[in-house]
Amino acid sequence: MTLLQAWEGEADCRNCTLRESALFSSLTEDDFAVVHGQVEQVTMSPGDILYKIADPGYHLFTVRSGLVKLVQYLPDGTQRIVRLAFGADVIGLEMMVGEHYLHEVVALRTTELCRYPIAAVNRICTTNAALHADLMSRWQRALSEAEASLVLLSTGTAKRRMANLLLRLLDGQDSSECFLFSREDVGSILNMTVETASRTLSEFKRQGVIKEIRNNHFDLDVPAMKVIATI
Amino acid sequence: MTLLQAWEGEADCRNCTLRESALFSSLTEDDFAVVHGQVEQVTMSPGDILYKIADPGYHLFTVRSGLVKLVQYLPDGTQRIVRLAFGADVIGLEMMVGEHYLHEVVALRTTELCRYPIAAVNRICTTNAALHADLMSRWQRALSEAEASLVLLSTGTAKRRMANLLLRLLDGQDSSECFLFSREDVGSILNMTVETASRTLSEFKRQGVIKEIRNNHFDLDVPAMKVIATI
DNA sequence: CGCGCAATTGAGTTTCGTCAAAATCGGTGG
DNA sequence: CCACCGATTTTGACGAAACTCAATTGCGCG
Repeated sequence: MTLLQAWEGEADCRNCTLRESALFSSLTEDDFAVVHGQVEQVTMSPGDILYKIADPGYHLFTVRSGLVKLVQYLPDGTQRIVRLAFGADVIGLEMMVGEHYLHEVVALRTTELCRYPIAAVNRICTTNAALHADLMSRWQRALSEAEASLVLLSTGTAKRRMANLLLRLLDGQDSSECFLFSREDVGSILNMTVETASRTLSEFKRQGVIKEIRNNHFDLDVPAMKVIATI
Repeated sequence: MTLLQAWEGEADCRNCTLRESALFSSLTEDDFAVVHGQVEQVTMSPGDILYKIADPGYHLFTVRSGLVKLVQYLPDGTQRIVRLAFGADVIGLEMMVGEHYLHEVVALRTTELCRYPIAAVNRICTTNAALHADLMSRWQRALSEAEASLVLLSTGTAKRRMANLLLRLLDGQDSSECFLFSREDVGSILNMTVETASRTLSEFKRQGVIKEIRNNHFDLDVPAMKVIATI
């Protein structure tokens, strides 16, 4: 299934709730006018594929709400989730400097995105230093994310990695609740089998450091979890 | 030891062997004249530290020869190598958009670098679109590297990860020789103990897929190694 | 030559993966 | 509303892989 929900047409950028943090937050009114008409909104359901590896494409995306996974494949076909994107994360940046997308992007929840044409971004980029700076920040953010994944989610025991994932998925700054996805995806992020993922969560429940409020929705004992994350 | 070998003074950029692939390869003569006087060469011995995490700094670096590791630390103090840099890799890019370095950078072999002032790069960046594009490519390259590390060096069994590391360290395109560093650093890249690293290499020797030519210098049976890397 | 550090090897334990079975969930249709 | 189905999740038993601790070997260097 590469088909998405229908494009929802022109976006209302001026009233965008992400206006401050989204790409283009630093544009002048003139520059903004150039892209504005070319921005479109996309809505994805869980499991929908935004694009695949090596797809040609002409768009950048900003995640408005929801959560997507960025997947790469090993030579033998097993998949590995290399990044999660949410908040105001930008995905598809590699198209600014290359010919193809480098990931497969799949929605893990209902997800809304904005779609920008690369050509327009590139055009503005040549004259607008602020956008340039903004793009560099986005790149650095993606890089920091990838490295954090490496350090937090790929180092240590299964329990430790799981604790770091749960902490990272906390809804807000001072929330203690988080929403988890399938065990298979958990395994693909943390480099473990679905059985180990399941067993680890069960043990957390038994220890009382997580409580399942409703399906796949957990309430964490954050301090305890932070301890586990550093053992 | 944060002390480096003495700065070796002004670089001879015009005759640089990396001229084509180094940062600034796309500069005009005028722009080039601006930075030229500000570029300096650095030489590091194995174990020397270029900079530490959270160090303030005003420089980007290009690796001219040798090999450095980029290290991050877990809350409990254990270290993890998040990237290796060599060839014409640029390090310290995060200083273009932030206040501090995000890694500790340590030489694994005798290493030569060029040092550019961030301020000069930023200045040229505002007028020179080619440099802009070049910088974005560097960022994307670093990101691809980080993700390749995740997929190749952090997925699968110890043997598989080791095989991928050895293949990645091959001297040249069609060389079968590679130079390895300490078992502790190997363990820090592949997320395994020094004992497992040592045992894995010993098994490779017994199987005949690697031969130790001289200390830590191996000749690989590349096809066999590629098979191991995909099992 | 001997010292110190890194690397290797061995033995025992823990963790994790594999395979298989049972339980749970979500959706569908009677 | 409930029974049934497939898919996902959980649990159990076993074996393989990797870690820990400890002892030994090998290497570089004074």
